[in-house]
Amino acid sequence: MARGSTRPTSRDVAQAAGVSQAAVSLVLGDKWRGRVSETTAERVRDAARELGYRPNLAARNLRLGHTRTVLLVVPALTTEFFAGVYTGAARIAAEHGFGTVLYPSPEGVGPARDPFASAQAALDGVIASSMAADALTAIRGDQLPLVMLDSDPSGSLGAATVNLDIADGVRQITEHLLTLGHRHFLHLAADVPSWTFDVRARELTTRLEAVPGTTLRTTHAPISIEGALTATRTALSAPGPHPTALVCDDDKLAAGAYKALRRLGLRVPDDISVTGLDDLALATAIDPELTTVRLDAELFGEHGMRALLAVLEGRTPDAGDIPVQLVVRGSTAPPRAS
Amino acid sequence: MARGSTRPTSRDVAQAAGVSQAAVSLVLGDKWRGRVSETTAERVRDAARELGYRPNLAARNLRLGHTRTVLLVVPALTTEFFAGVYTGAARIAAEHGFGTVLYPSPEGVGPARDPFASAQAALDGVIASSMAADALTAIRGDQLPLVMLDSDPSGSLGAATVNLDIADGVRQITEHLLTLGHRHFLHLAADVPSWTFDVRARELTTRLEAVPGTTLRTTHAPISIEGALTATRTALSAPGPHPTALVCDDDKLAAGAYKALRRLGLRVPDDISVTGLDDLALATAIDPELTTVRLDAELFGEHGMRALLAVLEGRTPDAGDIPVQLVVRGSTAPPRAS
DNA sequence: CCGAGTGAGTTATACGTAACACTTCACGGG
DNA sequence: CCCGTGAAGTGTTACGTATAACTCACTCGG
Repeated sequence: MARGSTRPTSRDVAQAAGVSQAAVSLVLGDKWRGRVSETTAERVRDAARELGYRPNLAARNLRLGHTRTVLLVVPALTTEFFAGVYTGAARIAAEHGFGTVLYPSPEGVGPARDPFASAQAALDGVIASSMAADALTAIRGDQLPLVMLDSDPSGSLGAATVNLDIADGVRQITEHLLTLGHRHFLHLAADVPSWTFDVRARELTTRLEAVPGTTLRTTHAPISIEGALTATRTALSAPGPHPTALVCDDDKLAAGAYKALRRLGLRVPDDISVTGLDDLALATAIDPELTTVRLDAELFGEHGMRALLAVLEGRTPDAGDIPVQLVVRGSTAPPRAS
Repeated sequence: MARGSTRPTSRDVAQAAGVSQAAVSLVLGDKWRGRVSETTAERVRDAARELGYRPNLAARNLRLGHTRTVLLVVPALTTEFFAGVYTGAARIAAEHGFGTVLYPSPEGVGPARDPFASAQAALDGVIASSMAADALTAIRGDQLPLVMLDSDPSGSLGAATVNLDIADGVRQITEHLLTLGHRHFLHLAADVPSWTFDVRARELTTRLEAVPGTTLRTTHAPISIEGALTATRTALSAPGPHPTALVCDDDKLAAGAYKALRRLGLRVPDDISVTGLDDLALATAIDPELTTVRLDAELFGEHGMRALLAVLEGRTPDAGDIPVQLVVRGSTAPPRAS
């Protein structure tokens, strides 16, 4: 917990295992073929695990004179295209034991700064999305300062959290639809275990329970246009009161729902209203333009970084969720008189 | 040029300036207030510039025990949302003298690997998109192995290039439209100076010049839905033979064009055929689905990395452009009999 | 019985930097 | 005349790792 106790070094491991530092280096570097006995190697590995030893990358890189790390410079991160480029490059790099680091020319920071300043080494702290929770086990291995994005404040192991006020966004959507006169809802939920999606479901449910005469059906789909398409189609053909409002967990799901509705011969918003969440470029590309909740991603990033800086300086990060805003467009309208 | 001559160290600078290594460290670290004379400091800076000295980050990090670098873990890079998060975070970090490095849990690489393995340090090489050319001046400062993506093979200063066969893609589009019977074309071009866009214009022009009776008009727009909208509207209201085919430089422009056409009361593909380029998710989200050329971004990334690995190992990278493929969807049809 | 060979380690060093502690010199006040 | 002081540096060390070179048994074939 205390950042004061410095990380264990290979010498600490050596002492714990009763061998020399060189032996530790040999064992952990897999260079001990005929140099160290199996039993000693095992003892070293145990000690390393025990102490939670992680080699100091700066020292290793200095010693070796290279880093097996590669930089990918891309114009910006806003395109799915370069996201794919990165994925492919990272895969091959990983297969060759190389790491990959991204340097997106930041759009708002002016001309590209020196990329190498960004690519220093190791880490002083971490900002992590709750959707990348699988990577967190490794992160907790070191005791790095950590900030979680959109994560359960009570379940983040003491890490600071920075959250968008998703609950309020869902509240705004629900209110908007209720005001328009809708009573029968279908919730197209993301098939991803994450606190940020749990919040949506919880908020929608509790709000509708307070209004007599409403119904709520829920269907789950992977976050993709195809996933949303099939899930929506199935859900709408189920028996029961026909939904007049389709609340989607995000814009991408809404885009998929559009396609499903089109194939079913339903018109948006005449036959059914649709809402999204995110306000991606996609939201205004589809027809009719999507009523959704605008999440200010950049602001989110800024708050996350500010929180991390606070942690690094020993201060307590500012609390308080980041406000979001309903954007009403053409995909919502009063239900037709039934 | 030769990678063999190792990079200059602070000691080399010291020798060139006739001072001790410590003095160099003081001067370059801006810690020489009353410790070194102005004239000596100047001499040191000159020597450093002369030799092209860049401090070894690994050594510095090892010495200082920290890196002023922060990691952002995101679920994937495929969302515009997290692109924004990164941008905001990077801006604030930069303002505080921190670098930022991205570790996207790679979708195709299985569960998140140890993020710290990816965040090593410094660089052995660089892969750069031609659209990020402004960052390249800094890159050329060091003599790092460099691979350029989608860049003019003859103008890349000897760096290896890996290109998608965009020319062939445009050829396929043009052929497709000509076969359908189109003769009057409008080219919605990206307002971005880059070789990859020049190729599109050149290919389209030369192909159409070979077919008597065709016309080609060109209009430029920034790559955004709004930009495409206004540009398309203006271009279509110009006098002359009315275009029956709208060739867009990428899918995003095509999405913008859709909106413009809708407002002008033109139906796709009945009144006008539209083509894109990229095959983003967007292409199948809009209605009708877009005829476009599929660029395999991951494959592109893989080739880029392979090329870089080849350079690093002293081999010559494989030549040859990466094939692309026309995907015919609902946005293209024969022109109506005029 | 002796030297070569091998298994199992250890010792020592270097990577490039930052910073602490030290030296040298000139000057000026008492 | 001498000591204190400040400017202008320099010598040295440590950061944590990987590895070349070395040591010290112990075995075994001739």
